Amino acid sequence: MKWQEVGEQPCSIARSLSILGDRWTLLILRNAFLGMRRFDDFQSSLGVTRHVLASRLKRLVETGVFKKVPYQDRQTRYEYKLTQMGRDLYPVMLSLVVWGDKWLDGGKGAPVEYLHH
Amino acid sequence: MKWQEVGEQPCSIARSLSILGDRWTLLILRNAFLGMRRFDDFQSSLGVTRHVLASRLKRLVETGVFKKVPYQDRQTRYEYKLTQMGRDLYPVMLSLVVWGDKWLDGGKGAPVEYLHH
DNA sequence: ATACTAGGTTCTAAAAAGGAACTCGTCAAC
DNA sequence: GTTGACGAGTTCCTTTTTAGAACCTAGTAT
Repeated sequence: MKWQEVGEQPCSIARSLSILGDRWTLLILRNAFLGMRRFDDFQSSLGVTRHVLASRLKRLVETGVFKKVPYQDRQTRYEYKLTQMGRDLYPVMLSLVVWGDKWLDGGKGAPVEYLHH
Repeated sequence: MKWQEVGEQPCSIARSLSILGDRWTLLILRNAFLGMRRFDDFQSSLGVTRHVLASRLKRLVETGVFKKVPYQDRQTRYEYKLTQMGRDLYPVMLSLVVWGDKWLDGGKGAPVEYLHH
């Protein structure tokens, strides 16, 4: 089976992962939860290639996790904002933080620690 | 930045995703939560290639999410069982089910629905 | 005129995934 | 005692994805 067909399965986890399960996608969303909105900010903070980032953002907009909102009048520039669907991923982020904290910490605290307040 | 370097970041989400964030990994874990333990069962139920499956299982054993347990004496055969570290991923599974149910359902119920009791 | 900015697209090379066949050791059947 | 099946992989080859860098485009500031 190809990865592309995973989303067609009658399973909520499979369908979720067909949107979220590619490399970088959940890290992009982590940064969105931390307030990030612009292409170049995502790119430079994550170090992901521009090509991959463009492709991930396109899919996340298509599926409704992000919406593209213009933030300039003179020149059309967009920023990527979480929709309600996107904000509803908060528990996913949280559960990943909690698990990583417990099992992978290695002694050093994590900058996104404050995601769980 | 390469995906392999993601795990070195001082962020619990990044470290979690360096283990869980590859294609198929969370689907393998979903099946493990449903009681699955053997190589060929994972392979045929998911449709993932044997090559990819072997590589994912190897990493999950190395990181401590699964442990390999012999289940036959005469011939050495192993099955993959969740460790405590693996069982602690339950909230991650749960949050993915809940999100998928809410936003991606498409009207049909999901077989793994009973993961959230 | 020139350079800078934001948000991409295009190009090539390297890495990973898809698919099928093959190995290896044990066992049961013929 | 050769044949065939089972379980858990490994190997080989082709197709997709990713990494990395350069390039494009429209508006803005110098």
